[in-house]
Amino acid sequence: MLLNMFKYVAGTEKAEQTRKLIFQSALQLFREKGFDATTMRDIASLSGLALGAAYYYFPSKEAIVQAYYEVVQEEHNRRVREALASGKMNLQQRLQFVMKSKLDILQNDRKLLGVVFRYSGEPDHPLSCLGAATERLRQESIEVFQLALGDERLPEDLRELLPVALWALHMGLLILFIYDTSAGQTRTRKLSDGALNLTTGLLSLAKSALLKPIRGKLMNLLHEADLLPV
Amino acid sequence: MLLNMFKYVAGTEKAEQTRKLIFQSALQLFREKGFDATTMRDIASLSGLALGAAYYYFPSKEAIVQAYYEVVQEEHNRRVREALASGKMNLQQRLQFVMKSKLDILQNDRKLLGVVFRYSGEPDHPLSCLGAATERLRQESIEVFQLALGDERLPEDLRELLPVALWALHMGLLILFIYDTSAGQTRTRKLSDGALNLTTGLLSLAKSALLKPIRGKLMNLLHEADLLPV
DNA sequence: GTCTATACTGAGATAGAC
DNA sequence: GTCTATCTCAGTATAGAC
Repeated sequence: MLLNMFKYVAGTEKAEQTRKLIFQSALQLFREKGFDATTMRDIASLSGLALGAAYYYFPSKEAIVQAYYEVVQEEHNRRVREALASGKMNLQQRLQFVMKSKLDILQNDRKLLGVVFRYSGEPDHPLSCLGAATERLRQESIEVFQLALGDERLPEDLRELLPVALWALHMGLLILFIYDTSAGQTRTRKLSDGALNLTTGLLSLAKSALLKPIRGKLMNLLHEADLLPV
Repeated sequence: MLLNMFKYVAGTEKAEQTRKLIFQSALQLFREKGFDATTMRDIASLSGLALGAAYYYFPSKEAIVQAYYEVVQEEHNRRVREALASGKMNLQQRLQFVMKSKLDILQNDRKLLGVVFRYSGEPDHPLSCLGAATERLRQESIEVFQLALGDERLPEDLRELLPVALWALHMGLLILFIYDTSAGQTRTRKLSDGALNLTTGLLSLAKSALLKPIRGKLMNLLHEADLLPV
């Protein structure tokens, strides 16, 4: 598990262990006391290390959350690939699985997830979830949806549009997930399933010739706004 | 101009003046140096006051940005009402005006706008733009879209859906607006116009009986997710 | 390259005097 | 309502041990 974010590059085996230790201590404290109430000194202390050690591995407290999200992303990728391997699901089931598994992974860390959005309005911030610095992570996230589309027979434009659109839907659902106070966040889970049911339903409609011109308009619009990969 | 956010309630005339002074100093510094680079000490100093005075009127630095957004909201409301008064615009033009005027107002303060999104992932934070504490402001924002719909002949469900949907679109456009590096943010402006053109175009389609069941499904979904006003 | 120990700065925020 | 003093904590700096 290589977490070479920012300046840090994994060195010796021992360093890797220390980094993991700090990471785990931080997670434990975040879960117990919340992100803001946890200080870097707490984290270092619980790890049995000096403050400098924590900053040696992570440039900021937020960077630890980012590293956490990196691990989440990896786990999500793994679960989706494993589930797709059986080849027994139809499109709707595959998409629902992608969304559900993501929510499952994040279920107990919804408060931590909030920190991921903290710099979403600041383009130049290294931790902006929409910024240049997190491009790779974002691409990986979009790729998972592409994977779930598989070799489904789709018009070229929809094949281009869907992964990004699904990723955007997924970001929106994550926000709702954070705010969702229903038990087990069933409200968000139902919405996710329903939205994807509707999506695949609309897909057959969208493929009809009747809607081709509207699709064209939409694609033009999004391309001009630079919202789709070139 | 009454800005009685949080604990603060306008008292004497003099207090009102002091509050305005602090607010203006803060805005000036935010624009010159950016939000993070500006300290509360800077703001107090420029106002010729002690640090404590600044905190007497604003519980936090972010609260000043929130007050700014309150002013923006008021101005937006004013401009839209004024423009609608003539009664010469069709639906598409009215919606485009609402969006355009909002972007106009915020044009030179895009960096400040980013701060508004900072706590969007933290439900309990008083400054979360989606949280309970900002409910009133959010309702006012949605109302402006309702206003622009006017007495347009629309099915009941769409009349319920559209204001919230348009507000959500507007939030998304604001994020893009922040990230938009094109001159005068024409990219976002074109997207806004295009999206609303498409919306009004789709509206006639959506009204057809063919799509009634899908609309019903969507409304059910959103109601169950508690995303529409009861 | 990995880490300790310690001290220091800067800034958000608060308490209590006036 | 305003000021002064103080607190806390993120983050930096440095010097050195191994």
